[in-house]
Amino acid sequence: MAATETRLLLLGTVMLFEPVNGYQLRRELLSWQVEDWAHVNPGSIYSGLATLAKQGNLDRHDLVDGSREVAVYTSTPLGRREFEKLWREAVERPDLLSPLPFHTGMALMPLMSRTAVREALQTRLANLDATTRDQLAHEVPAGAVPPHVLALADLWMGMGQTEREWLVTLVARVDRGDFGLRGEPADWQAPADDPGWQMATDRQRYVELIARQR
Amino acid sequence: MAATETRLLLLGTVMLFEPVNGYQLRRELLSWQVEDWAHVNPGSIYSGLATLAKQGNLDRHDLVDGSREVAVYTSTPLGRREFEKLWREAVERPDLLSPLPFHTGMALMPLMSRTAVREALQTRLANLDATTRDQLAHEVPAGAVPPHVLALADLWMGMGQTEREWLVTLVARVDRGDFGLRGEPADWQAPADDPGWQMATDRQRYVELIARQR
DNA sequence: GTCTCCGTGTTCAATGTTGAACACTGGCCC
DNA sequence: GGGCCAGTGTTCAACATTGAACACGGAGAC
Repeated sequence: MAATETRLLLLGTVMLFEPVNGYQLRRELLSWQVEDWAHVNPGSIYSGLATLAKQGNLDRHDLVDGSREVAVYTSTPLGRREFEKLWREAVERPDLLSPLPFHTGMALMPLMSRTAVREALQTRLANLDATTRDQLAHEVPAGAVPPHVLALADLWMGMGQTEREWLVTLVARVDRGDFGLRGEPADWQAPADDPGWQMATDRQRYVELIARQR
Repeated sequence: MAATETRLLLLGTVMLFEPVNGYQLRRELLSWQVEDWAHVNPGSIYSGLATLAKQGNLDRHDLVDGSREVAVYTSTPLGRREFEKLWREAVERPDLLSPLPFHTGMALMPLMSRTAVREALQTRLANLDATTRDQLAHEVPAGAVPPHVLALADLWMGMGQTEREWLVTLVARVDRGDFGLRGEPADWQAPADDPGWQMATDRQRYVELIARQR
């Protein structure tokens, strides 16, 4: 998980449950449906809390609870202001173009053969359907989940549907022979001001240097 | 960017342009429309390449190019197999539920007041529209971008549209008084087997301990 | 010639993330 | 009581990421 996301999540969760210790946060984060999307490791929680405390966003209390020492955290006024700022940023910035593995995969598609691309896209389609089906079957036994999180599930459904339709047309294009994939002539040339062109000459030189210097 | 994504991107880009040095990769990655979603810092490129070389996925050639020393990379058979594996994973695994900042924001919505939530969602809507408008205006002067990347842009458009519709209904729900936000009675209680309940008693004890031990 | 500036190519210390592993408690069974 | 196991609470070394900063060469201005 990215640094800012972790900060936001930890700060917010502490505010929801304070005073609270690291293990409780971990348990809670695992139990929310959050488990699926917020991949938070124990290590991140403890070091994140330590950082937030060092910055004055949280107060750390080392309590003696029975026979044990526990580190318990509460939020500070500074931390609550910081939370509002982070929250606003997270909500206001659209994350349409966030770097998803799939985008990277698409960009590198020409390195794979047509049959491999076709197969992988089909598998993605199947997995997508499986995920949305699980979502439906699994999460609807509601009462287990607060309403604002249920609303998120609707978004995921819609996104799944949209991607599904797009994927189907993409597979059709692949079948039809679109795109220059591996072992086929390229279907596209970069414009002359593209750095790809500058690269071509260096590349040739490097090939020769490697051959000579071996 | 996540570790696996960086590996995939570097490995693939090296395969596209090999033999190639770190700076060329950086230039290329910045130039692709990739600039928007693949936030790759110079540091990540060089250390990523070093790691891949150490693992035997790339070969590093220290060439003397004129008066300069350059580190130039080529892919190995092992690296090409690794690429195929990573590529398949990236494409086949749906990333519907990847942890986006917005999801975290939604989950923590009850910590914000109704007016703050309303404002932030409106801003998101405006930013979303701005992004898709830019996309349309900016990217369509095509010929600048290979077809398989243009296809990705279609996906983004669709996603943007889907999210837009969902956001509009969400704002309507917020206006209508749905959800228990800050300063309002909660609209939901966790079921009794939820760890949230276990937490309540610890919490009370912690409050007292803090008061006493200060 | 030398000054300045930009492009090229890379390093590095600070910071963050990962997840396995540790240490302790209490409950249960025999 | 002793052995075992599950739950609680945390640490830590290995690894990855960040981005500012360094080093160098060539091209143009004067």
